[in-house]
Amino acid sequence: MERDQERPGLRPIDMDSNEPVARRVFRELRRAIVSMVFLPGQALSEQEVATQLGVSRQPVREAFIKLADAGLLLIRPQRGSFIVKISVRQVFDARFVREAVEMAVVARAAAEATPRQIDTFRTALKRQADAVKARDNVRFMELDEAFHRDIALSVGCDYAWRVVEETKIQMDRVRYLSMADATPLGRLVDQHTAIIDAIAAHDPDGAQSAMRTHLREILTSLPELEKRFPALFNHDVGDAVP
Amino acid sequence: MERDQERPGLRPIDMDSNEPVARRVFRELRRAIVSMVFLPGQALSEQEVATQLGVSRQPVREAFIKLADAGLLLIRPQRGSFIVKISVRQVFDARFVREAVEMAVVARAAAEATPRQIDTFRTALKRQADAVKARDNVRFMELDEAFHRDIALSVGCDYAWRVVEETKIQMDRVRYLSMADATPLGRLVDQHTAIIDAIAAHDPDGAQSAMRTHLREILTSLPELEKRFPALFNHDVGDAVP
DNA sequence: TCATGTATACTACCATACCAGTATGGGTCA
DNA sequence: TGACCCATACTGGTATGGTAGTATACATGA
Repeated sequence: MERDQERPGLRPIDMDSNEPVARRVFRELRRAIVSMVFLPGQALSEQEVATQLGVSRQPVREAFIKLADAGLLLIRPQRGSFIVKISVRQVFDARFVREAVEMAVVARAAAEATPRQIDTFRTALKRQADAVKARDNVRFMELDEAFHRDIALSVGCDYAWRVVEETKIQMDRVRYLSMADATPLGRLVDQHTAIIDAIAAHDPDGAQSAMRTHLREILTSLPELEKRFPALFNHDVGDAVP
Repeated sequence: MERDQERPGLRPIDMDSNEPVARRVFRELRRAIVSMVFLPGQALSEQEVATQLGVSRQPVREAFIKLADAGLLLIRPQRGSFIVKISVRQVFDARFVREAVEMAVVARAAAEATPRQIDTFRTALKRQADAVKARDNVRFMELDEAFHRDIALSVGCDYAWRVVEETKIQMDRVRYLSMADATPLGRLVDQHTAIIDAIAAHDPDGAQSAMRTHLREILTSLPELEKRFPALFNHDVGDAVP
């Protein structure tokens, strides 16, 4: 029964742009949801968001629909829209798909990567290690994302990466929560290194198993997070985005 | 410079339903596009579709946006919306992702499937063989879709199947084109049988390679189709949905 | 004949208005 | 006191109006 907290949390929309307003609203809302500005379970009103951002309801509505497709928002007609709680089941499902796709990608990378591309990957690993040393978690998350993306793009798997991007949204809030902790980032860099080593050795099987190990890392922190932040999680037995 | 052909091709929207109009419009348009009622390259206007279906422009617009996300429609602001041509590149990319996901699914199925589920699959195989005997291609396509879906759902891979569904849209128009031909449907049933045999033998590797072989079948007919229907294909060197 | 400027008829995007359905809170009555 | 009813204030879904930008046909001129 809490009152409005006077905590808009939404950055104003850049008006000097010819990019469609709806897309900018979508990006801003997604950012706010993934970074926990809007908490799971919280209601979000088209009208309210429109007023806060200084736009009409129309583009906000389009953004809402896209967020619902992405599984971040539950639109209940004539009732309201709500930030969906984190579902362990959905995180598992997303991770399953991501693992399948990225394993196929690294197998291709191991088969096709050029020495020049491998050099680029090794440079990226160095940057990641630097970020870890500097304890710059936000920077590391950006580099991590770029690392996976660049592997995919290097072998022309643009569409596969797009699928991964859509899929990993379900995992991003978990990553955000675990970022605050002193996650063992060094281990992640080691895992990345193992992946690149296998790619450099043109060893598809090795690259696949290294990637699998890496992507299962998220499972380790999930139970603890669920215990620490029970209000953010959906504990239903069976669910999905209806 | 062709005139309106007086070929609406759109079935009227069922008005006695409380399902959102926008969703029904989306489904109808997707059906029309995938079944080549609207040809690749053809322009589609919000206003025109709204008039034909007897609804307002608003739900049509929402359907357009979803079609654009699905990669079936290209919205060019202030210019118009166009059915995207079939892109060999996109078909390849979609097939790559689909193969990755479905291989992971069958591996799980081979590990977890119960005798009862395997019986169900064998029954499905019989029905497929019957459809082939009856030369009922449409029926076979439905059974084929259900076959892949049921394998995924049987091991709880609901989300993975959703991803496959979104991905395979790019391949559906190709399937529609090849359906008209006397495609060797019997071979597809054989491949399905091989998949189930491996699942029944609890042989993940065998199931994976059987699934891979099966999903690469589409590649065989693609070059010929591109030659026969050049106008339906996009021959650009590099592209994607912008 | 051909290049160029311009009027016009589109387009999708955004804003606004209206509608049907739902949650809620307060008042009424048993 | 408690169960019920209804007014009210929301919600999202749909319809419609207005605007900026683009393509095209056509007139104009060299």
